[in-house]
Amino acid sequence: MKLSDLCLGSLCLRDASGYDIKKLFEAAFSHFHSASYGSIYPALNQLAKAGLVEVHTEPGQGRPDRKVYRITEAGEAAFVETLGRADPTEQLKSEFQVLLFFAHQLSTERLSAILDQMESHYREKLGYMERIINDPCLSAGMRLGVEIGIASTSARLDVLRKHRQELLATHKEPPRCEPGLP
Amino acid sequence: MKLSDLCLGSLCLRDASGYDIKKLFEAAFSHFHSASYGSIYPALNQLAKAGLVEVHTEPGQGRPDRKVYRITEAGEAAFVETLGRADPTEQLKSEFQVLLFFAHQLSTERLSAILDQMESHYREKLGYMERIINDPCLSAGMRLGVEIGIASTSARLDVLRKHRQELLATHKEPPRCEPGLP
DNA sequence: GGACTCATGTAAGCTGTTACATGATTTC
DNA sequence: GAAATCATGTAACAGCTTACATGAGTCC
Repeated sequence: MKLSDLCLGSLCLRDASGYDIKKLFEAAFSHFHSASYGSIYPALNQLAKAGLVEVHTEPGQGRPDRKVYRITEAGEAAFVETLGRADPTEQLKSEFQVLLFFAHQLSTERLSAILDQMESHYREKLGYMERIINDPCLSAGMRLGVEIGIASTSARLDVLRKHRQELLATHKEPPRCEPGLP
Repeated sequence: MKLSDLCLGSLCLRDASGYDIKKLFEAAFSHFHSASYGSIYPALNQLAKAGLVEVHTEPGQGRPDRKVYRITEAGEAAFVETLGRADPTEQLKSEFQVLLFFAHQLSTERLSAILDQMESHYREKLGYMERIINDPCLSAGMRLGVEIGIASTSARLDVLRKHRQELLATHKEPPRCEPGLP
């Protein structure tokens, strides 16, 4: 599923401008997806060209004009079809895990700083998700999504806290042979 | 951190061919990174050109020849520097979460199938990680990485199992208003 | 006989990011 | 007066995947 599909999905919820959609990404999708203006605006233009959304320009009083997008029937049908075809994949790209994997090549101070940073990062994410999960507007599916995010992040935080001292104590012991080959 | 850095990291562990590195990715990095031959081979050539690795060709008896790469001192230094600069980021791209978010636009059968698929997918991942965590070769950092993977996956699986019936029962209730905007 | 493993590579293309360009208005 | 918010867009580039090309050996 590409970004234009997610934009289309956003427009199933309500009419919005590119700017609004960016906000929605940050507010509602941030724990499983991200997007920049540089891909949102071209995606919207492309959707309009394909007739999946309509545009009308709202003159901004004082502010810049807004181009507000509304999904068409064809657009809704296309999105439902996309949902029907997509298969539920998850891919993580974790620089943190890379650093852990090669931790024996790091200084103790650096490792300690990394662990600190991740702990506070997880805590922040957790705080955010715990705030939004009480939003009465969420559908059951959305709520489950956030719940999964909370459970997963909270579990990681626990492991980090539990093993932090131990890791720093035994630090600098390199792997004994070739790991990860069962 | 890009793929060539991870290749360099792999070669810190031992000499290897592109093919070997792909195997290592699948065996040891699979829970936090992925890579295809189409990026590994060019990365290795590029590292060789930069003098960060050396190559020698082992004639394969019967099999194709192997180009075995060994990291140089410059390569090791470069990798340590990369580790020093990288900041511990994590980004998830979850199609599953997208499907959950728009679950109210899915048929009940489809939703049920998706949940099944994810449950068995998580179970499989979990099984794999539980097998490799007992490998005595793992360094403390590597082990912590796998432990985080296990805790996180196991937490997600629990939430899925706990809320499956409930979600299917209340299915098709759309969000009441605009979600995710605190 | 078919499928899988071993083994390397290229070229085209997809998808996205970063940085730039612009500029008024509101908040501190 | 500085910084943030509102608002849209483009162009260059980065980074990776997919599909193709090749071919012998081994396992069932």
